[in-house]
Amino acid sequence: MWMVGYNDGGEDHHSFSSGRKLRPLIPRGPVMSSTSSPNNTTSTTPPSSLSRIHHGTDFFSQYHNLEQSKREFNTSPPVVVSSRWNPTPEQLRALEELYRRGTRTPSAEEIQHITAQLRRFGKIEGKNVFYWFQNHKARERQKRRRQMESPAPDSLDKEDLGASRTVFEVEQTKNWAPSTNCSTLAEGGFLGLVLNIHVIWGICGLNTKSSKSCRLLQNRWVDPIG
Amino acid sequence: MWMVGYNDGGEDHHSFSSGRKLRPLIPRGPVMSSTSSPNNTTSTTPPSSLSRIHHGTDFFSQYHNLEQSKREFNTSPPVVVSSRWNPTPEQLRALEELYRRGTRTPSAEEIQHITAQLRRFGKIEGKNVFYWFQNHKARERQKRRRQMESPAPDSLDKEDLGASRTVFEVEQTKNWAPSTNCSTLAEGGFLGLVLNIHVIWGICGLNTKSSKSCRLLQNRWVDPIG
DNA sequence: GCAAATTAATGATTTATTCAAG
DNA sequence: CTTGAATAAATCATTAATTTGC
Repeated sequence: MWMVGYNDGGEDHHSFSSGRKLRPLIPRGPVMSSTSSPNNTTSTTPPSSLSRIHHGTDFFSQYHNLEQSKREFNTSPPVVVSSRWNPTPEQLRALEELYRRGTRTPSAEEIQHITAQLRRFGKIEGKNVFYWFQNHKARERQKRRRQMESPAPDSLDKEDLGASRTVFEVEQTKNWAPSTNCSTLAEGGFLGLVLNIHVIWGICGLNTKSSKSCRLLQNRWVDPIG
Repeated sequence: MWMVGYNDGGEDHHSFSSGRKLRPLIPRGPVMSSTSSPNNTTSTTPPSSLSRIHHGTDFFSQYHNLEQSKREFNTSPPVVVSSRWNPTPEQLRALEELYRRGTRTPSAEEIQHITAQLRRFGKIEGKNVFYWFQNHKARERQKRRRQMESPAPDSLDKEDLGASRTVFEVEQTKNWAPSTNCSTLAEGGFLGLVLNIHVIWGICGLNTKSSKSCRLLQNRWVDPIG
């Protein structure tokens, strides 16, 4: 899957028992939502917000934490060597950070350099770096584009999104059914719009994006019609 | 009306001396907890919420049960109006259900619609819905991320090696300019190496564009010297 | 039991990025 | 290269939960 970067989709908080990889403990979980129900008995960590991203310190060293060597040479006999590169978390974070800082199409030298550096964290070749940037760039763009055209159902698993999407629409439409006289006419005439949207939503949910009467400005919500 | 812009007067609470950026804000006197101290809390919206009671068969109606009206008008004279929205249980459940069903970044229309519907359960504004989804999405993601915390992403399949670019060019190097006398020395000799490389990289990245020892052919990476 | 003190959640704002159009 | 739109990340600030001392 590879889900690089941000991808809010596919949350799906059903308990999946997740019996796959075991991770001993969370290396660092400073803030927010330790678990849903605190009910703590012993005084835990203070909520002081931390989690700062150190911009500007040494670049690679920060990705050098505990858990590199255990990828392909810790399993005893059946050393399952993957045929293709699989970035270690450190490598991945480093690459993402480079990307974030502006690297898009590194030159041959840059690639060599990056590769050399990231080798500290595991096997890696120049082509891996090269392809990573190529792919990452393309996928970021792709993601953006998809977001632009269909803002509504932007998650729901990346699996056969076509089918899921359809189902989603139907569900939505159904559930958002008119509800008839939804009272609260405070906004005058707004009700009609609401009802329309009920219908339209399901249909146009894919390509409607316009918003005239209300909009987001500067990351702020601006209510329609003052 | 939610106080756009900044206040003019200085007046910052000097609780922590640390040189953080000051944020002009409302005076914000002594932090009082909940009720009992009507000090002043920028009482914005009037307490005129008249929750409507309506039964329907649509999505929202199911969250309609007993306990709306008791939020802001049971205390007699000092109607302590909360300064921020606090979702009623019905509103919250509805929002969560929408989220669960896939709504992540509702469009302006969707927000308007949701808001209109949820108003049945109590005071609510478009921005509340907007912020709720923004926060919820972010925090779910955060939670996820904390859980995983470097799960070794697997596979990098489906390269889109299709559209090929023959020549592999340099286009950005600026980010690697030496500059930064990476002050934050902390680690031992290892850091030295990294710092050196930083410098070297910056220099090379800027000055050398030619690539003799490594090159790209047909959109493929070819490592230098066998 | 209760109310101050403390801690956890979470609503609301601000800041940074990203892509791409001009 | 600059700028606008969109939104994610980070942060601030307030409210709810809870702990705690009486």
